[in-house]
Amino acid sequence: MSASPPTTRKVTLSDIAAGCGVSRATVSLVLRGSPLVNARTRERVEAELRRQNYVYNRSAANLRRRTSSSIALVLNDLANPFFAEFAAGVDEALGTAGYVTLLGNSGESRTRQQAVLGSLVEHGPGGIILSPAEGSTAPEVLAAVGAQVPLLLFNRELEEAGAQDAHWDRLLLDNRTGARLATEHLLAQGHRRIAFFGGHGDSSSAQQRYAGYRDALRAAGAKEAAHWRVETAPTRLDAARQTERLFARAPAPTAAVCYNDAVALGLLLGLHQRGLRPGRDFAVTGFDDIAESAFSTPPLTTLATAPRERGRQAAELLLARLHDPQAPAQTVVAPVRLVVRESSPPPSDR
Amino acid sequence: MSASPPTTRKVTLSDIAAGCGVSRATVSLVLRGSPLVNARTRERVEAELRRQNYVYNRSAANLRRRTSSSIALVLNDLANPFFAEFAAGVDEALGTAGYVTLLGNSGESRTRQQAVLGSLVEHGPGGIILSPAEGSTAPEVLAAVGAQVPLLLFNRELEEAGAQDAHWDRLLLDNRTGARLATEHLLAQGHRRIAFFGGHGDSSSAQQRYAGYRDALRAAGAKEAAHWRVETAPTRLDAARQTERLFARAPAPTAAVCYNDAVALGLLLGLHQRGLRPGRDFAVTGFDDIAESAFSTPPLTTLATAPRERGRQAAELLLARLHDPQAPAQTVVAPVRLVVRESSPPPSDR
DNA sequence: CGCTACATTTGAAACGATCCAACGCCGACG
DNA sequence: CGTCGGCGTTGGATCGTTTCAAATGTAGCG
Repeated sequence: MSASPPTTRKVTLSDIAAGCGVSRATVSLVLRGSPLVNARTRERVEAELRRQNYVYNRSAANLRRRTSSSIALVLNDLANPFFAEFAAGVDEALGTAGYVTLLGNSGESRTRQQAVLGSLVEHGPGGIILSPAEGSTAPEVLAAVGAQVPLLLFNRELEEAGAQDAHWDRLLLDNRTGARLATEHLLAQGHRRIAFFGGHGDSSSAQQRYAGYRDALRAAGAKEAAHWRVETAPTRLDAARQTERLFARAPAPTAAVCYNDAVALGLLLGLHQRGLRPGRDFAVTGFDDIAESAFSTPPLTTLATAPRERGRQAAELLLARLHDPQAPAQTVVAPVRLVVRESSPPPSDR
Repeated sequence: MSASPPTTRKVTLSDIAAGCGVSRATVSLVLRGSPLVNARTRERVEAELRRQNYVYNRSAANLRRRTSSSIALVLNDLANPFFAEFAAGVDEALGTAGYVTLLGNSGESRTRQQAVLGSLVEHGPGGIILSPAEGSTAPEVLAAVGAQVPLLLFNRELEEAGAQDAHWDRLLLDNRTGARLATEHLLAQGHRRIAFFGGHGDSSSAQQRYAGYRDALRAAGAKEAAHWRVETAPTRLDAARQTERLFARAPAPTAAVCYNDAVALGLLLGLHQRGLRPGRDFAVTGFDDIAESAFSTPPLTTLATAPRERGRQAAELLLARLHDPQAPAQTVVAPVRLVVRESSPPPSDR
């Protein structure tokens, strides 16, 4: 038998063709399952494919066909379990549709995001799913991706969008309704002095959640106090640190709607440190329902966003757009579901 | 001015060349920063590139140059924060080296892993970083990736490896030493009845950690009891459920080395439910140092594995391999670091 | 037997970039 | 005046696949 040459070249269509005495065209037809080829020929070719251990070169095919079989996924924080779940959902749905995921992580850095987008676009993805870094503007994103490749925005809006927002689709969470539900739940429990805790005022999701909170308060005729709106970084650590600001002035709140679960978990910690017992002396709600929230002490009342399902949905929206590039841009607002656990009891001082 | 045609074609090298009256070859030279081209020509070409909003087609270039600018990353559980961090580290290092990450998630399913590997390989990645699904065998993985493309195994070994293990590099965690350190820490705290809790006996990492635990016990002359080795699924929920088995027979342990943090957190929960106060009546250690462990009640003594750093390291090992394909296969065992927190006090019954 | 119809197969031109050998030009040198 | 060397530039082949018009072969039919 012939020894394989020192540098094992990749085996191509031509090798197969030569190996069983047909033309490249025929082999190509076999590969693509065309009904044109004779059954016997097909078998010979398929045997040869196996024998030579052929692997299809999809890039070459994509080049010729002017198609793409990849989708870029660019996230603002892959290390965050919420986005990790989302990515898993995206990859799952793309995989079953025969696409491959090009991953990029901006880590909330706009400049890194630009670099990542630029580099991914050079690989010619069929579309892009982007959860933008905080503060990203429409012009900069459009400059990086161009107007040609379909873009699906997840989770956040772009700033300075102007009239350009017709150029992309959006999948957003129903932040406003979610925060309203949480607030209504606390109101129903009997709370009247309810704070809104955490998040940055200039992030669109924080604004929306804050708006939902105010909707509920206003509808119930409840008041707000200025020191009941405390901004923090959306991290556990900063939330724990800022806890005291809720109690800086009287009257102190008896409950808090938190920007997200990380902040809520931090608040639990901060309350503990002040000698308060969250779930008994003080009610707390979160947002996201990260895995941890079911196991915290006390387990956290929060809003489930089903990130994996969102990921699948995002992928499907984008694939639908690839299928019909001319359809008008759409915005889908995904519902969120209130999950009541033990962190949101009625007020204790009644 | 000329209206753009209805279907806006992608702009190519030839468009640029035609647009400023040079040949494609010259434009290519400009793109690749060759010193051969005249400064004035270069400027004209660069202006035209900007004017037409050219974007480089890296796949075409890769086809011609027989190179690759992507690396496949296939994980057994992307939704797990440990692997999400790892992925972020990989992507970061690959990105700065000019590579793009092709993501795949097997979700611990071997068949899905085979499908994912197959599909990714068709895109011609320069190499593969694989954290295999549990139970993956060397033959099946080799069949999917072929022997041509460099493979780096992370976190787990392949089964039925035989002599083939010379074909890939490995980056592993020092499981054995880590578990030994945890056990030694508990011994130093004065514990003598120490359990090993959680994990599946047939997973290589569980075996290694169990071995480290036994190393420490034996060195200290401490005994093991059969019911102190409790197997669980590596999840919080199952760990909580199985807690009682630790106390099924006397003598009960006063401390437990857990397979990982998820299991340890579940054990904390299970202990609570039995009326025990972990961190006071019972000592617990974990493994991984996931974000949550610093904030649990009590904060968890555990082994930090620095997943993001591991991700960067994996990427760099693979890139080094690309650079020198002939170098002998290497195995790197990454150290882990004991982080002592409040979950591992001395025994209370002394 | 000549002709059409049909079933297969194929040659060659793409896709968008790279690369190499060759070319034109110009001043210098013998 | 002829030719040599360098500098910039370029034509055309090439990477591995697809595609389409055209070629080939085979059979049926009048």
